[in-house]
Amino acid sequence: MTERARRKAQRPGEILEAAFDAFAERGFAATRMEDVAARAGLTKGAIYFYFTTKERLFEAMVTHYSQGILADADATLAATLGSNAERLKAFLEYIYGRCAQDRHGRELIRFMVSEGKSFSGLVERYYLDFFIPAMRIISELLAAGIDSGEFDSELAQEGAEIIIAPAALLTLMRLVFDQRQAIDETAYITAHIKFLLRVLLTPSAPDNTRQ
Amino acid sequence: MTERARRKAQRPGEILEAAFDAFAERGFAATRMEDVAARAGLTKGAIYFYFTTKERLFEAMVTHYSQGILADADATLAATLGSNAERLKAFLEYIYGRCAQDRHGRELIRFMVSEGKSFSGLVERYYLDFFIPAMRIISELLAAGIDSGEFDSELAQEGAEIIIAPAALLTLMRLVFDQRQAIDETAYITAHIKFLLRVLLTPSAPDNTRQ
Amino acid sequence: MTERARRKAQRPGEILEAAFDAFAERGFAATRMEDVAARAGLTKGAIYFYFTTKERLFEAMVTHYSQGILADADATLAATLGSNAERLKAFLEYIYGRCAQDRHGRELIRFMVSEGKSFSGLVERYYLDFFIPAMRIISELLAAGIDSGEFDSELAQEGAEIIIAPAALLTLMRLVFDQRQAIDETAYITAHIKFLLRVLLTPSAPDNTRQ
Amino acid sequence: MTERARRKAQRPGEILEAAFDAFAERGFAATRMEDVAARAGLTKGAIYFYFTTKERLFEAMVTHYSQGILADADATLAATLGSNAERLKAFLEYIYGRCAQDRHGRELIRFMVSEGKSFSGLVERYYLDFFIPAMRIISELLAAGIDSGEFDSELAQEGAEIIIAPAALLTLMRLVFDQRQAIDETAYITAHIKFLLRVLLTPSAPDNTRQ
DNA sequence: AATGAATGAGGGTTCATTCAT
DNA sequence: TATGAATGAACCCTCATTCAT
Repeated sequence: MTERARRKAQRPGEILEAAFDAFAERGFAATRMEDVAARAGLTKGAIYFYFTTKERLFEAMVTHYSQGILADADATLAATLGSNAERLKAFLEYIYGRCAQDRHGRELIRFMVSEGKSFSGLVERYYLDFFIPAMRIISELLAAGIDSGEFDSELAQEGAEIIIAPAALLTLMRLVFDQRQAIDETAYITAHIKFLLRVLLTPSAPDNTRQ
Repeated sequence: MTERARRKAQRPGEILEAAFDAFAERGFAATRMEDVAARAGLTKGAIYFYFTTKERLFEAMVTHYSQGILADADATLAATLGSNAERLKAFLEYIYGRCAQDRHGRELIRFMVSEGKSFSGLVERYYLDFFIPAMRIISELLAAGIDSGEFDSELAQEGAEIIIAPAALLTLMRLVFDQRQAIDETAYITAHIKFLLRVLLTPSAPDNTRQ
Repeated sequence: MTERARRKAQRPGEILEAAFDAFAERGFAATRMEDVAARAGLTKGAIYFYFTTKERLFEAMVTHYSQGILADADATLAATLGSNAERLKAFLEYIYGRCAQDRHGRELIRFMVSEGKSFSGLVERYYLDFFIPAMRIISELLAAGIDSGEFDSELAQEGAEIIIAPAALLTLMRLVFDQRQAIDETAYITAHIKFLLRVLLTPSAPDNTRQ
Repeated sequence: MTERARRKAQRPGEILEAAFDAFAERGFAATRMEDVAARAGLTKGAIYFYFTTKERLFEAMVTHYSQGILADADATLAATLGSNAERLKAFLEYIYGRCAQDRHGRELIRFMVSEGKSFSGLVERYYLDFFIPAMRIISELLAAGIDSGEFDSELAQEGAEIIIAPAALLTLMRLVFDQRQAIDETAYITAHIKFLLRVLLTPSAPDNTRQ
């Protein structure tokens, strides 16, 4: 494969990357195709060779960076054997990593907030392919923990949403307050998980998670 | 005061209202001054009599709808005497009302997410005048509860952020999934508070909140 | 009425005039809105205050310059009393004036030829409101002449199209060969009418037209 | 000659054909090189191997389809021996066939009308190589008919233009009204020629044409 | 105070043309 | 020969902003 051919095959990905950066920085409407092109080392017109409109470029970019979110979640769980508490902890850490800490995942959420009204198809997909399954996974982990007597049945039956909520707050804080360093991220995550497990685990059960 | 004078005095407010609706619907960049003007029953040019640029109009609008958030919080607390649990509950309900349920408060958060990078002054103010004080209030309520023996000292010392996080999740869900009705809002809020208090309240202490 | 108001009222007409000149010179596709604007003494954007798209501007222009073609034809006939030969002559002269000699009428035909495929509504109207009625008028004049014994019945029953055809040829020649001065226009028209009447008029009938 | 070589030799012709179709459909300015290429089964860039610019392609296409118009006219006349009336009739039928009925000839006239201003060289050639000679041929036929006593001298000395005009009208109608089927073409042509000969032929002379 | 005509600076998109392969 | 990626110059249209009235 020649240098040129190699370059060509990478172009769409490079443009998507450039688009991500540009759109994340200024939002859909305020981003110019020329911004995207310049970041990709191309001229305006060249983008249209790969994407027919600005809207499609945006959609393709969001789709691209949404790939594998759920598959990775499943993989995370599959790789984590152990108590339900350990599995829950691993999953929450995955969510933190994917939604709050990973720049791509985080900005994807910004796109949902800012551009969701204009791109309802993307929101729909985010909802069905990611949000709902993630909630279901947590619910199942809680149910399994209750069944096994690991979790306090009364407390663990609360909604999965309440349980991952701190990840949402952290995401929102990073999206909005960003450089203001409002919080010690690692400490926050640790505290969340510690707090959660202390609450969920039945008093009698030995706490066998490595915190 | 003549009808005309009354009208005149109300104009800025009407424009701000129109601006809120318009910007909330399409975002800053995609909203045209004409959209705002039409909603306010005016023509484009007239807006410029009250606001010098689109940016200032946006800032004035955000400022307008940010008024009194903290004052209302203090008033809420001042109006709620009773146990720390009750005061915490009242404050959380205030936060839910103001951030998730109230359209203005909720869209303000959308503005922070979407336009924060271009209007860092607004973010700064939101942070200093609202976020930090709100966190401090919660911390103080927790500390007071620990001091009085009402709250379990080990659990209650966790961050205020973790405690209000479910409000952030609900806000985010309403901002993004909106009409998809992903959740029973009232039940969610009740569950959150019930869960929280069950965890915080020391087992021996009588639960004296009306849930 | 102030100077400004007077100007404003004339604007649409001025723009239509400018559009006519510009489109006639370069065709629809090759004409830039800026060309039209410059000719009208405006800037690009101002045109859009009056016409929403280039297509609509074109249509409005064609419509504008099509106004009254048929009304004028009727008026011409109404104003011409006398023998059917005289009325036919007057009508033919009107057609020459309107289609071949008048710049507007002639260019309208160029537009039909060049842009007709993209603006079939305009062609439809040209056909129904102008071509068909004009043919009918000629047919009626011929029939009346035959009835009155003025025209030779065998020759005069030929199609109206054949009779006005020389006007079409002259139009085409002016549209295409233009400055090449291929023909003495006045002589041509005179020759056409003289030839036609000599053929139509029954030998016995006195030729009572003033040629 | 290999298949490949045969293909190669045909390429320019195929492109010209594609160009004719494309330009006829949308006009010069609105036709994209890619349209032409697609019709020729090639890609954009390949056209440039044969034609340096869009303008040259257009010119080459017009030139190509103008080939032989006059030669064919001469051939038609050479093949038609007989009275001047018969020769005139044959020539008129040739003109009808070539200008009104043949799609190529007709669209060539559309090109003259639409694009003539930008391609004055083509118009010049059309004028000198086709229009003028055709008019001369008719004039000569008329003169010959007068000389031989076949045509009425007074009527036949009118311009050749008036005599072929109906062909121009029919062309124009087909170019503009196209599918609207405004006219029975064959009947129209027959009527024209019949009318013309009835007028031209001296009353005493026997009408020896087959109509 | 308010209007609405006008400006002018873009920004999305198209397309003739080039050129390495 | 032919391809197709890329360029760059336009061009249509939008819109924040101005200003005479």
